[in-house]
Amino acid sequence: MNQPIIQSSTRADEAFDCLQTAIVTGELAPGEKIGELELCSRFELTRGPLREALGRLESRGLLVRRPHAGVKVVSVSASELMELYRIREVMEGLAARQAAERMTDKEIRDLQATLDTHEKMIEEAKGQAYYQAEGDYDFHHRIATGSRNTKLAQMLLGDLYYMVRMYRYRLSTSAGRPHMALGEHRHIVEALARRDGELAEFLMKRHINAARQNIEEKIKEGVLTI
Amino acid sequence: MNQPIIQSSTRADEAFDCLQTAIVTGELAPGEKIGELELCSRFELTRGPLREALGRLESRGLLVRRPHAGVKVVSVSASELMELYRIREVMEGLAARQAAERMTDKEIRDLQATLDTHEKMIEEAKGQAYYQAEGDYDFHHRIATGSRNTKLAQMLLGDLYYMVRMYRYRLSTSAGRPHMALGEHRHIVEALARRDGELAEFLMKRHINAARQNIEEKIKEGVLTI
DNA sequence: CTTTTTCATTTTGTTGACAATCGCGAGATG
DNA sequence: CATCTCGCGATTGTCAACAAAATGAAAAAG
Repeated sequence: MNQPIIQSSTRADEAFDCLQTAIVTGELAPGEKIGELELCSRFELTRGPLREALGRLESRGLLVRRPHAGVKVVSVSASELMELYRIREVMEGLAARQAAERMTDKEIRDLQATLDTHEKMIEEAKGQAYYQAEGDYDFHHRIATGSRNTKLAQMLLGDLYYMVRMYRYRLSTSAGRPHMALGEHRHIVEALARRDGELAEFLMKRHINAARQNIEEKIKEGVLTI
Repeated sequence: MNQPIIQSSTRADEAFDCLQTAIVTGELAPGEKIGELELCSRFELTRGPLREALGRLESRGLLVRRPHAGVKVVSVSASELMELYRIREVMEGLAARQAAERMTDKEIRDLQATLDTHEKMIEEAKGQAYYQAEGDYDFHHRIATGSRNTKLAQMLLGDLYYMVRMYRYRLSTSAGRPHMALGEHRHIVEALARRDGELAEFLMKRHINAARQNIEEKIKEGVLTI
């Protein structure tokens, strides 16, 4: 019946996952031109499945490919990163509104429990930006799936988050404002618990907007360089 | 300049385009199981490029693929189609807001001229729902690109519109309310010309919401069956 | 000395054959 | 007679060789 899901059943899926994480973690730098044969030797696979994976990655916007000229990792400028946050703002706002209407009580309780865990992680491991970023990712992930909007979740989880995470790893500062973000998260969950979709949408949009402004400031200060 | 070259430079791109239009036009019905060899003979290409195209289509959500079991065209339920419109509402609202800030004066004038053309087409060819639908598509297309938000335009044009158009073809009724939609379009362009982003966003959201309710009603009446 | 053109190497795109896996039907058994 | 199992056929996944195109360097011309 249920087999260990860890093993991707096809080599192309395997390649896709490897490439995706390699891009997100920065193992493959943005703008870097990558040859197919090099990737083959690095990930121990042949060009057939690799090309299939490259096609998927390109379709998701993580790679750009010019015919006969090879593929290179997409390089997102600072302004484009800001545009990404604008998209997140409206899409996650919608997700929050629909999540308020559709998440089960148990899911909301679990989400609250998750926030407690996050709080402890922030207190205990100050500066451990990585885990804090993962906690933030987990929060938004749950709301996206909680919206019960298949396509919305697919677009958020499949496209936008990977791009944002890509820069999270690189900038390492992550949100940079753990306690503030946690408070905003709690506020949003409260709205969810009250089934107040409008408020949840408003708070989520403000939350993401704040994160965007935070990054924008740091970029202007020169603390972050993209 | 960039001339929209019809001939895709690579066979995989060709296959991708063919498959995509075949799915959108209903030549390949939703839920239909399709064999690779069958597709190869139908579109005159070999399995390598085909598989690459299938991967891209799957990544875009137009196909679902189970390992070793073949691919089938995605079938979207009525409720999922409604969810698609919810996403369009927020994303195109954002697009309209940014377009109001960023479109050139010439682009806006061209858009107004396009609406004049649409008006004539509606008057002359009553019932020619197809062209009217294409006009509507053109309108939204221009605003999406006019937002100057690369990723936003990519998501709208690459993902959502193809899914919506897929059902436009199938339902054939298109928006079903040509004159009303045209008036709303004019209203939106006015907001763009005044550089009133907030108003443009509001009007666009209301416009798409109206289209959604229109379809929803017809589905409830049993006029449309999905 | 700069620019252009040509050519060779490298890399991508494509092809057809090979291997693994699944679905389905026939047969056997309770 | 129903159900379970086994095996065959068909389809998908994978591989390695072939062909085409582009990048880069070297040479020739202005």
